[in-house]
Amino acid sequence: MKGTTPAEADASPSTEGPRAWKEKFVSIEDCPIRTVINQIGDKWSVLILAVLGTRPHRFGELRREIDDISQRMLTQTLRDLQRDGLIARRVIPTVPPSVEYSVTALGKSLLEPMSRLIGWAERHQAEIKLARQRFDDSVAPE
Amino acid sequence: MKGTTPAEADASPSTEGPRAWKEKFVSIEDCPIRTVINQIGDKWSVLILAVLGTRPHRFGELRREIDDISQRMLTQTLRDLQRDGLIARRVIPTVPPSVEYSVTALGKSLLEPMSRLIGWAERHQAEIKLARQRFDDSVAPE
DNA sequence: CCGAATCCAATCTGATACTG
DNA sequence: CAGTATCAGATTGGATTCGG
Repeated sequence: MKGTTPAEADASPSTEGPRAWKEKFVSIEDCPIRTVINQIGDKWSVLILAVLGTRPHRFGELRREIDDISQRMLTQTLRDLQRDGLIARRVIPTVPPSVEYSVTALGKSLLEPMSRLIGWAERHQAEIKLARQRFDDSVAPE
Repeated sequence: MKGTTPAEADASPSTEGPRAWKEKFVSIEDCPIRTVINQIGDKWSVLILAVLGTRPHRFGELRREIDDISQRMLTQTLRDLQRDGLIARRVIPTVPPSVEYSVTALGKSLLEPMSRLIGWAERHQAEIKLARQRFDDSVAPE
């Protein structure tokens, strides 16, 4: 995926002029979409962003709250998100040093379209699950 | 037979707050978000959905239009999307058989939140790129 | 407490060749 | 034309261990 519409009137992909997309799509080069989807499409980014969206968290807090993430992936994902300017890292020089993460303005702005997608997922999860079952049954009914 | 989805009322509350999310997140088990993000987070799904969103395409058309996708990945991604009920596969029994793919009602409903995300990516791509450069420079200023 | 480094298994992707 | 099969390389994610 790749470029898209002018970005404001995006609500009608199928009725209006998705025509414009295609042209940008096919040229994979500097696809901005890929950049984003690849980042939030990994295993933990969306979850971390969502959690940080509620309030800032310290490293240990995040770890406890997600709890099935390995320390390695938490560190790495936080780093990547920070690199993209979506979250901010603030070192607090206490005795045992602590580090606080929070979403930046840019990160907050992402949270909104992201929540739409999440909302969609929630509303349609049952439908998807059903479709999967039907498909799997019809393929391997044996 | 398939969707029968309403598929129209997806323009959910803009920012009803990530508050409610967290609880559902932390229990990873049947997290609906993962299901969706994992699917569209792969390398080709969003692109294919977007292209099919403009109009139905035949297999070969898709292949030519995307052109840097391998036949293997095109087949596989289409299959996965079909499995989730997002696209429909219609075999046309012509002499050399042809197969047409199109987005279902469910797929169309996904296109909307998806395009929001894409729009966000476009609007902020420069900002992200800049953030990355700054980060990379500060890390390896050598 | 926070995070970097190493090792390793699992998954994903592409190239190529083959079938109906 | 559409799809499958197999193999090799790249990426990802987890466990463990060490350091500031």
